[in-house]
Amino acid sequence: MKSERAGGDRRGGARGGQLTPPGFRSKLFEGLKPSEITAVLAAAQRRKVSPDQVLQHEGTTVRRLSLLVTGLAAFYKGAPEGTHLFLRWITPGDAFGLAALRPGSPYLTTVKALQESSILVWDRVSAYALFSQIPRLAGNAYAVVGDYLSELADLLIARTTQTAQQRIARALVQSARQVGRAGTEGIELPLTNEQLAEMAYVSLFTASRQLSEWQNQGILAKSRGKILLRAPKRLDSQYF
Amino acid sequence: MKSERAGGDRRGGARGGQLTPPGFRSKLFEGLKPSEITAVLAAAQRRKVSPDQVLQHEGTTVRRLSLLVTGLAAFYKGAPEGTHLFLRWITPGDAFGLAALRPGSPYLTTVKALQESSILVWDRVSAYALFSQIPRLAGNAYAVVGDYLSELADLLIARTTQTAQQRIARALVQSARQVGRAGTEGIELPLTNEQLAEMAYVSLFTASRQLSEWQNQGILAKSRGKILLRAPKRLDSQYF
DNA sequence: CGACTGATTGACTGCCCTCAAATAGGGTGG
DNA sequence: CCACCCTATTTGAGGGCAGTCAATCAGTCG
Repeated sequence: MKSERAGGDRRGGARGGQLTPPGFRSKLFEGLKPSEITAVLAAAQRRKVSPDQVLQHEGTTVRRLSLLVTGLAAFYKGAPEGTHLFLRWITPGDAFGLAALRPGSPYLTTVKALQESSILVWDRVSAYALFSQIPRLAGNAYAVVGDYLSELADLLIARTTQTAQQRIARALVQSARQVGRAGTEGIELPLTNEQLAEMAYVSLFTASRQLSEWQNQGILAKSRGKILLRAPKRLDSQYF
Repeated sequence: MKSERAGGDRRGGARGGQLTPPGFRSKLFEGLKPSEITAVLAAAQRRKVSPDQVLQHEGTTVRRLSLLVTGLAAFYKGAPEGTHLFLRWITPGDAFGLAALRPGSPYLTTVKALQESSILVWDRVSAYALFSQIPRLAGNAYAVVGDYLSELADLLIARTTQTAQQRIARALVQSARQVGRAGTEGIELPLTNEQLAEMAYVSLFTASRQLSEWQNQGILAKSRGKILLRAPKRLDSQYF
C-alpha cells in the first residue's frame, strides 16, 4: 500500500553533492525539481548521531525539522509513569519534527536513534521559509503528516482490538519491512525480545512464549537478539 | 491547552451572509482576512444532514472537504469484524475530510452525524484551488491535521496504558468539554451507556458498573440516556 | 397497556500480566 | 582455555481486570 517509489525515474532523488548517499530518496522530496532539491539541501546541516541519542524530546518547543539519511531511529510517545511507548520506526528518507512547520508548537513525540545514523537538519525558521517558497514541498509535508496520521490510526486499531498474539505478528511483519535483511533462509530481524515486546505492547514473557510457539511451528527461528523469519506469510494469517 | 480562541477580535469569525451563524468560528479560518473568508465561503455549498447519516466513508476516494457548522458528528475508524471505533467528536468549527487536499487519497475515517446538523462542503478541486491561493488557509489545514495527530496519539496512549475505569473517566471529561451543557446541578451529558462504552472502548456492562459506583460516591447522577456530572473534578483524579 | 430500548446485576471465564527462579549466550580477563 | 559476569531468555504458578452470557428490571412512547 505504500506509494514510496510511486514515481518514474528519479523522482524524489537527491544528489546534492555529498549530503546524501546515491539512491537516497524521500517522500518529502518527491516531485521536486533538481534545482529545488539542491536549494533545500543547501540549507541543511548534516549531523552524525550515535545509538540511544535522543534527537527530539516530546513536549519541548520545536527547534528543527529533520530527515533521516542513513541508520535507524524510532518515534516514541511518553506515557504516565515515566514509560514511553514505541510508535514507529524511522528509516532513511523519513522526516521527523514536522511540527517545526507549525509556529509555536511542541514536539509531539520523542525520537531516539537506534543505530549510528546521519540526519539532515533544518532550523525552524529556514525550514519555514523553504516550505513557503516551494509549494510542492509543503504539499509533501502535508502528505507525510497524513501518512503518519493514517498509520497512527491503524496502530490504534491494532492496539485496541487485537490480541497479544496478533499484535506480535503485526510487529514482526512491520519490522520485516522496515528493518529486516533478506537472506537465503528468510528475513533476519535484529530484535531482542524486549524490543519486540515494546513494539507490540505486550510483556516480555508473552513475547517470549509466543515466539517459542512459532518456533515450534517452524515459522521462525530465534537466537539471542535476532529473529529469523522463515515463513512470513504464515504470520499474516495470524492477524486478520 | 487548546489554542481555540487564541486570537483577538474577530479572528476566524465568518459572517459571509447566511452561510454561517453569528459567532461561528473555526480554526480553519483563523487569521484570514474577511475578504478571504468571504471568498472561501462563496465556494462552499451548505448541506443539512440528519442523525445517523454517514458523511464520509472510510476507504472511499475523497470527494470533498467539509466543515461542521451546527450540530454534532463523530469520527470513527473501522475495525476488523465490521465494528467501528469511536475516535473523536466533531463539533461546530471542526473540519473533516482534510484528505481532500491530498490528491488521490482515500478517507481515513468514517464520519457520522449524531444530530440534525448543517455542514459546509467544498468539492476536492475547488478546495485545492482555494488552499493553493490562500497560504494561511493551507497553513491552518496543516495545523488542524497536526492537532488531530496529537489527539490521536493521546488517545492511543490512553487506550493502551489506562484501565477501563480511567478510560471511562477520560471519556466523561472529554464529553463534558465537547457535548456537555452546564446546568445548576452540574454538567449534563446526553449520552447513553452504550455511547460512553464505545468512546472508552469498554463493554456496556463495565460502563454500567463503573457509573453505578460513581453514582454511589455522589460524583454523578444517571438517568436514561443522560448523565449529570456533579463533581467533574473528582473524575480528573481518576485518570492520572 | 404492551412493546421496545436502555440499564442492571451476578456468575463465570480467559487473556495476559506479575513474580520468581532457573537457564543459556557471549564476551572478558586471567 | 576456562572461570566469571552480565544480559537475554525461558518456564511455571498464580492472580486480576474486564469481557461474555443470561436473566431481570426500568423508562418511554405509541
